[in-house]
Amino acid sequence: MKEEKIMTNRIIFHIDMNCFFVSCELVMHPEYRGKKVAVAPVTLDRKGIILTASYEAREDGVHSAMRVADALRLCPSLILIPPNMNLYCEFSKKIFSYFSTITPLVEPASIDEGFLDVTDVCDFSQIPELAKTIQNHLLNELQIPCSIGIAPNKFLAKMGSDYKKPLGITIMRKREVQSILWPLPISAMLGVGKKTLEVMKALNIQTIGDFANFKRKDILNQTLGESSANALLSQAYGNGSNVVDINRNNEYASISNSSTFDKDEYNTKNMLLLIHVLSNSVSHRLKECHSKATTFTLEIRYNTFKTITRAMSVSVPTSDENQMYHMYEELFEQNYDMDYPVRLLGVAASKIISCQDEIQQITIFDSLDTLEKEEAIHHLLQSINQNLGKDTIKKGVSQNGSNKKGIDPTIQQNIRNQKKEILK
DNA sequence: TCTGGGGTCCTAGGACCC
DNA sequence: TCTGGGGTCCTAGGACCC
Repeated sequence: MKEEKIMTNRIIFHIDMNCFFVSCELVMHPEYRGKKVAVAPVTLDRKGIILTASYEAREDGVHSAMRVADALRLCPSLILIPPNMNLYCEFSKKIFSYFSTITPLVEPASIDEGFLDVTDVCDFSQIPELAKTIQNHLLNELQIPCSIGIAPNKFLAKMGSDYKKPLGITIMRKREVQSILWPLPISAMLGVGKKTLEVMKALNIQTIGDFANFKRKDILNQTLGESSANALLSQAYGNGSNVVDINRNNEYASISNSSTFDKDEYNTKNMLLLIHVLSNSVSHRLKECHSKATTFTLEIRYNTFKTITRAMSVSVPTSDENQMYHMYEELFEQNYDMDYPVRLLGVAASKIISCQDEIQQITIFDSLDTLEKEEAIHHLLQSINQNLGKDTIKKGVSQNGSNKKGIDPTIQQNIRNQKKEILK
């Protein structure tokens, strides 16, 4: 389990925009205010699902992730607006830029929500006033409603912002966990999704309080896994990290694109065509953020919904579109089971490094002093001599991989590559 | 209700090395 | 030469979130 960082007595705000995409659209289309509106691709095929619905539409049972056709059945007067991600990104930037005027300690959690550590900018008694100020500012200046949860840690703050929507402000003190958190249905708890909910139901756990007081710890460990069970239990008692990570989301861990065919696809040419388009898009996005990657993953979802992922890694990071396409093509040809038509194809790039870092890595080997360079090469040669016929390069990598200077693993990889070059 | 697309994190298991 | 335990890295799959 990940070690939970705790600092002493922080005041954390979790600020969550209320039906964000719809709120942005209503700024552009005030004529839709008060109406049953949803943001969704305007299509009735199987790709059309509701991304966000206005509260008016929700009254009719329309909710996100629902198929458009089903939503229209429930709510025939539903106004559909096609998504405009550029617009939402613009609003998001304005919102986060406003947050940064409150405190430098801002952790973006997604396009429309973030954590603020306001410990150093407000007194305990000023908390409600600050929350109201933020809420009013976003509503009056940007016309974006939000809910705010205030707590000593991120988990409780998030539960707090969920507690009352829209335009809620909820303070979740640790001592109120039993009175506010425990009566909530277990499905409302962060980290409890569809599968976990099934387990909880089978154990007759209805509320967060039921879960917190569930006596058979052994059964929880068995069904949820020990570390998940421990993490969830700890949260049910109101614990959680209170460290607002300002570097979060600054860099992507992976970049991916996937697409579902309108109908089950049987033609491999069309599949490769889609892989080409997706691959080019990921390559383009990598280049846009001045990054390269070393691991490339292909995802194939068959019409049976059976999904496989197959990955390939290279030692030298790349964002080259031809190289990337050829890797995805190879993965496809090696792994595609022609007996089944395909529903979805996806490609991803991970182990991402920025080109800036790559330049740094190249210079790090150069920056080692002569003794260190000699030592590294000596170890490598030694291992080659000892292991003729074995995977010598890997052994050399492993020996020199541990790095007392604490260099980033990707940087280490680059140093290894350079050593290989030297030994050629 | 036959189930999108973009992400993150976790875990099991295998390969390899010491 | 054989054997074993522990550590690390990687891949594949799954759960979850918005």
